Amino acid sequence: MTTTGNARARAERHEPAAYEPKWQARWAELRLHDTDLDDTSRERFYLLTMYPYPSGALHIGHWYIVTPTDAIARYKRMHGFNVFLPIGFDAFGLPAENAAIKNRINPRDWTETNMDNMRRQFRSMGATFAWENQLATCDPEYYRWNQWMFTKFMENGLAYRAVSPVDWCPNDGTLAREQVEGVDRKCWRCGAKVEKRELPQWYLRITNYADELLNFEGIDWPEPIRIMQTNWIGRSSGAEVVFKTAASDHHAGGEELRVFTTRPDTLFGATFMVLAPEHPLVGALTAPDRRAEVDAYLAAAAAKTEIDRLSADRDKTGVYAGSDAINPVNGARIPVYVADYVLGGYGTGAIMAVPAHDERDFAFARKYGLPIINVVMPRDADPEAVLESAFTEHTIDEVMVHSGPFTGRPAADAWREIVDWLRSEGLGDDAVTYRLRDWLISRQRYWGTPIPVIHCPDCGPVPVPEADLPVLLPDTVDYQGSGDNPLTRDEAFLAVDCPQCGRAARRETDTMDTFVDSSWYWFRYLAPHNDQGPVDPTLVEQWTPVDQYTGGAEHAVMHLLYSRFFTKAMRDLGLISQNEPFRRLFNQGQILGADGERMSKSRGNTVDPDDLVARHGADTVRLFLMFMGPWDQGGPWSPTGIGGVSKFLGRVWAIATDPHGREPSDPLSGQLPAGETEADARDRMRAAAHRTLRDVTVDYEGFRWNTMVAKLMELSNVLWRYRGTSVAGLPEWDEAVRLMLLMLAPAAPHITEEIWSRLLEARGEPWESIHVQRWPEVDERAVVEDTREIPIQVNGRLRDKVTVDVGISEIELEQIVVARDKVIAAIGAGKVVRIIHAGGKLVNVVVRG
RNA sequence: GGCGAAGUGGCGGAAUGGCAGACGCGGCGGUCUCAAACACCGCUGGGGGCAACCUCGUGUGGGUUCGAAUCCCACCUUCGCUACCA
Repeated sequence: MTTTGNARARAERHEPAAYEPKWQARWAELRLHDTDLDDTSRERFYLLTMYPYPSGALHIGHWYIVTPTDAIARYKRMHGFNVFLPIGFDAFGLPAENAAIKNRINPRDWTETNMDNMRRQFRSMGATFAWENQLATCDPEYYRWNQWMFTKFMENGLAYRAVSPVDWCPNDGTLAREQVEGVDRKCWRCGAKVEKRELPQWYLRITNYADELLNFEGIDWPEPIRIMQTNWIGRSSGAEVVFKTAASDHHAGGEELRVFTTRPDTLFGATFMVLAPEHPLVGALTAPDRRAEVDAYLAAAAAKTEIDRLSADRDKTGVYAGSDAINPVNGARIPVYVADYVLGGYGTGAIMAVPAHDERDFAFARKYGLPIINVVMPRDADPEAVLESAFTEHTIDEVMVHSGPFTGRPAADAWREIVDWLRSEGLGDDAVTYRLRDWLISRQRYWGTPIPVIHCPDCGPVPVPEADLPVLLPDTVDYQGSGDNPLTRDEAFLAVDCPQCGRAARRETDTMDTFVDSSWYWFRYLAPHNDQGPVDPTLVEQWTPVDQYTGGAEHAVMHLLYSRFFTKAMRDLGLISQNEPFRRLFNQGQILGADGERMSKSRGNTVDPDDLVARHGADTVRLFLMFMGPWDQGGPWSPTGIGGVSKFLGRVWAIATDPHGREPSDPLSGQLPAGETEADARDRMRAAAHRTLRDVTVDYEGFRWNTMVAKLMELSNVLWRYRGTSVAGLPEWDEAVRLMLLMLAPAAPHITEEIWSRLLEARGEPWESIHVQRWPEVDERAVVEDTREIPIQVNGRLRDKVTVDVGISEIELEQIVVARDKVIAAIGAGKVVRIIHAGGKLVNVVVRG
């Protein structure tokens, strides 16, 4: 039956609010997306997205991460995979504690309230999480195993306590080095200025795994993340060389002074030594008459780490200690300086300074009038030339000078030869140094996993025995309105007997960095309530490594590196057999505020997803976020354009629910396009649907959401044009509509489910969710075309187009091309040299003269 | 300073060696309406031309190629990360 002008009035308006909550409830009721982890009949797919911090409410950034991830899950299910998409909360951490202090409540209550709200919001986006497996890290059921693993780490030498200068945030307490951001050294979480303090703290020995962490074999991670981790680990290979201190009036000499260098070939050019201010020999080597000056310098250097280092005028400063060292290769006596451009924590904390071949040493030598001796020079250069800047080349084109027995050797070879010689003399050897430091996990906070250690006056730090775990965080704490750790005042918590000797002892009050929690949580998702161990070995074997991980790139050298370390350490403890946590990693970009700044409550540039959902519906918000641009790019938030997506879904709705409807204000509505037969139209609908299916499948596989949505818009535009015409409702129409809905289902799950159920009902068929349907197959025959339009270029410039049969031979095509008026005109007086056929896609006539 | 990513209409972006600007927003014109909103239809990179069409055009300058937004070299700009690592 054909409808007429008033069709629109009769068609039902598209009203997402009328069906979205209904389907969310229905899916939950049917447990449509709980994962049967023991189902071995289907291929498994572990899809993981970074769990959120329960800050109170989801913001649009969470949607930006989760929505496409959910679409991946749905898409994979349509391909028959048993998909596991868990969710949980990174529930320990400072904001809960701050809120607790401010509002005089328990952090646990604040956190629980927030998690409830965020669970509700996740449901409102239609995300298909495996809620049965959810976890929260503040649950003793979870953090118990942090503690258990910590004690195992202790037993295996992977956890230790040490006193060293640590980065200290006035709010967060100690920080790992990677949690200090920027030149001005701000805390990564609260932005406060970070200071240095000497404290006994707990470390995890990540450096044991430095070399293995440099190997990314077998994992498909974005290049930038691999580069960042590689740089962070910062492996340098060189040599360690043993200098000796020289005897002087105040000092007997003869002590070893080890240096690390990546340029052992320049050893003969060392004209002074530099110790870091923290170097243990500074005191002993300082001459009495230099003492005042050196002490002043040390004090200034210590202050400098706290003062703005940006103004760090790069200018090299230092002070002569009043002692000398002996260069082992030539016995030369060289002065020992103390300078803060040498870092205490890297290498040996001491360097041999070769001003001729190191820019920093050069600047220092210039400033303090120290000798500069060339030892590596270009072949033709004058060895006595006075350098204007450090000469740092050392390839095969350079040659050694002023280098004793090595003079004249190619610089590239001298490196090896000198190290070999040092080794044979017992004066040095190959050495490797890393920038990576051990991971400092102590935090002087309440709201975290208590470090399970008991300090005994006799036995020292003793791990809490397994049977006594978990060490529970006391629920009632007194903040006294201050930010310091209330555990240090909680006598009930503190007082404990030593598990070894039974005498009165005290508990450790530090808690763990929350990055410990996130370093293994994906293993726990598989068996969140397992009380036999941290992980279920069988499920871990079957389900990990994670097939696909999605989340932000800001964790490149923190979470993503710690997780790799934990996986390897857990492997070495015999808990798992995997080497790597995440097979494939995708870093989506960040949604910024409309002002281009990072979204934050304090800036007032956040976007409330609940509000958008109320106005446009969840599917529109999901699709709009996917349509914005490439997923790995992110960008400033701009709501202009959300109406376009809404309009698209409205058209999908109208096409599917009212195929015979016509647009009263379009005089051509209801008529086939001019010159098109019904048979043409039927072919075109099929071709469009199957071509879209072919292309959209590729987009889904590559997470190219924006082009995926664009192609579905194109398909809807084709169908829109045929709506109300004589081909609407024919089998080809129905097929195209069906394909469009299936392709759209992972991205816009509600509207497709609603339409799907209506279509089934209209046909008198029983309901079955669109989300358990199989992804359709492309019919290649539908995509094949009889004719094709070929662009014609003359000398690379577009001049004409011609429509020809697909099977036409190149010779026939050339005859047609050169006979075209526009081509003849473009050739003019020139001569056709050759004709390029670009794989049937284009013809280019090359003309000369 | 180092490492990484990116520069395409008014805007988000598409095209990764073959028709630049898909798709969408915005804008302009129109239909519907008493009117507005919604919806719908058409046009929309710059310049020239009544028009067919011509011409310029993907940060800048060179190069490779029959053909370059795409590959190579140099430079400029923006954004991330890093910051004396011997």
